[in-house]
Amino acid sequence: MLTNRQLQILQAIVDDFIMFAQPVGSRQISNKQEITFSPATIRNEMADLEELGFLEKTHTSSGRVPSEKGYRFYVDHLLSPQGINSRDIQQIQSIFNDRLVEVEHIIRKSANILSELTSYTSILLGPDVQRHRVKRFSIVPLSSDAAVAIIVTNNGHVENRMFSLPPNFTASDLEKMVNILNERLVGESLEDIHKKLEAEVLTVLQQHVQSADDFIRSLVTATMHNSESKVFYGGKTNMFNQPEFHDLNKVRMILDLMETTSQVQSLFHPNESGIHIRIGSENKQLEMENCSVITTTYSIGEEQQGAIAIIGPTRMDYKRVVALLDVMRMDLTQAFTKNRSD
Amino acid sequence: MLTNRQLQILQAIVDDFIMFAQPVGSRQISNKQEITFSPATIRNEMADLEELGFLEKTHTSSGRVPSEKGYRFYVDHLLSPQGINSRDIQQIQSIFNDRLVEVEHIIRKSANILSELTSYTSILLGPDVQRHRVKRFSIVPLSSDAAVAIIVTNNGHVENRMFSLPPNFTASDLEKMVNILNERLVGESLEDIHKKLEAEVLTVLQQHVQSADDFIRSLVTATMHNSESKVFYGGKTNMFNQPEFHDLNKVRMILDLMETTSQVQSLFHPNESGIHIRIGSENKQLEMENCSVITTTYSIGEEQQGAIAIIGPTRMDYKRVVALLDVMRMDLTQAFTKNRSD
DNA sequence: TGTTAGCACTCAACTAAGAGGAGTGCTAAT
DNA sequence: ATTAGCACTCCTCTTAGTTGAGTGCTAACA
Repeated sequence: MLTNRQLQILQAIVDDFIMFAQPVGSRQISNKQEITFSPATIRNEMADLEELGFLEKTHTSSGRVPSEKGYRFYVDHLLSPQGINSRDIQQIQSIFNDRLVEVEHIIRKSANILSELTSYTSILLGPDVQRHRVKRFSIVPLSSDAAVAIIVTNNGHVENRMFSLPPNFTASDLEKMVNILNERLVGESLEDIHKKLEAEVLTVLQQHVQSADDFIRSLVTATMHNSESKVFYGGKTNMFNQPEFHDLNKVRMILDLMETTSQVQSLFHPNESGIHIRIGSENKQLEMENCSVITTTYSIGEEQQGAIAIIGPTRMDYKRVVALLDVMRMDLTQAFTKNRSD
Repeated sequence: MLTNRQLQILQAIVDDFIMFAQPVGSRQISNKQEITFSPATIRNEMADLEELGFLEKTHTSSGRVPSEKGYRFYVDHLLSPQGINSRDIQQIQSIFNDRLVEVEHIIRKSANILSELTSYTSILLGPDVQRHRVKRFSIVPLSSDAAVAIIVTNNGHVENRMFSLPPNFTASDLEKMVNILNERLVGESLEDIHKKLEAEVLTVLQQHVQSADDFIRSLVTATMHNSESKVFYGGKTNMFNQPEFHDLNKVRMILDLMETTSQVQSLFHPNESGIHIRIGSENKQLEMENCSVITTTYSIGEEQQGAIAIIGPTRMDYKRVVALLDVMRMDLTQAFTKNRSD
């Protein structure tokens, strides 16, 4: 167990390093107001903290830098909850000022404001489209051999897909089809309709319409393809500001990672509420070994869920980001639940 | 006017610099097979070419580097058309292998392949949605006070927008409205329907439906808002490979520029056919002073147009990129005109 | 007269050596 | 238990010197 003094010193070191990105020396700590001991005492404690694995040196005679274990301890035990500036709150509120109706716009704007306020990179996941329920299904023929299938969901999301019509497909065939699909599928969630389409609906359709088989197949792939939730980015190039990312290769790897949907998805903890922090190599991705990721979720309506991630250096201002995410999560949840019926 | 020998030397220098990104010296040129003069002769010619503004030195005793004027001359007069590798052609063809129906997928894939083949950044503009014609108009109510308006265009593009319903709006009101809109707007291009909506349709609607005014207004903004063509990127981080972009700030500025839609739009030459090359400061953007942009357009169906841009360093492999763009343009145009009726 | 060999000169890039300074660990005094 | 003092480490910056690629110019050559 750490002594009180060790806690105090560890905290001071991490705070200082987060602020200045420079190895911190004993003198610098002892100069702080809240610290009353001499540099020598601090050096002794530092040596102990290093032995315990909370601190590291960059070379024999350098100041100390928090290790990953040090950050982890800091985050778990030394992170006094902090209120945020009223100016920041105001700026967050401004997202909801213009009475935007569409979920997408609000989320996009949130991503930008979050990256601005934190000066890190933000990633916001929109609602999981798979959980939306079908409100209306329709097909618009474009020519003799092509048509667009459109699914409108209860949240106002519109999913659409072109497909080719089998030859000799008549308008009345199409109409029948649409009717059957609407009868059977309205109210189902998108993730369920795959099964339903193949299981029930296919047989029914085959009774009424020729060559429905092909059609259903393309419909299934259509609804499956766009399955991932939409992703919004803010401040993609913000890490260029961080001194630890003055290395082109690191930045590149992270930017590339952010273009890969599967990688981005795996940054999040789906279905876990609260705020999660992953520090350095706690991230599964090698590219992120110098980054920390703070994630949380927010609700959209009754059933839907979105997620937020902030990506910064391990030397991230955890206190501030956590506070901001907390406000953001609540505001988004509130905005999306009030005034939103089914 | 330049002598034959000067042309030959200028070409050799530009080619060499494009290849190795190093100032090129007289010796290096004279070693080339096609060059028969001694280094001393070349030095004399180089001095002349420098005086004429086609070459520059990085310092008094360095080799020569092409100036912007040099590149311009090279591009205008020394760019012998070049066939491309059959392997490259094959890779481009692979875009069209899987019988993708949707324009969007083909373009997305094209962006990736182009950036891969060039190792620069590619930007592809999809069809200009404004020129699409309305195929069907429909409205799907979500709740008592919200609905989604959907416009399907002749190309299978689907534009949609949520809006709030005025109170006391009945289902039959909605139906009337949709009918009127379809009667009046089908066949019009999206850019025309703004005017039409406000001019003709509004008055007709007002006769049949109460509080149509608000509705039309949100409809107008809906169709206007999403007006820009979709943009697809390939190889956003490819410039990290180029030695001239080892400067973080340059890269950052360009990446930021690419996030700004208006800036991206202004990279293109709309409505001009052929291949256009802008070198360094010929670009309007300050951020692009070290870049060259090569653009061209392709047709989508009879009326639509898309555009392609490749962004690289001024020391770009113009020959190859021009050749690739030419193939790409033709292949895309072909893919989008055959099998596509109205 | 056009071309080329030779040579002095320039300057970036690298290496080596030394000074300065921030910081440590240890010891001894308080 | 704390801290002042001091020797020591090692990064960082500066300076000086060396190397080598490349130039411009002049004079010789075909």
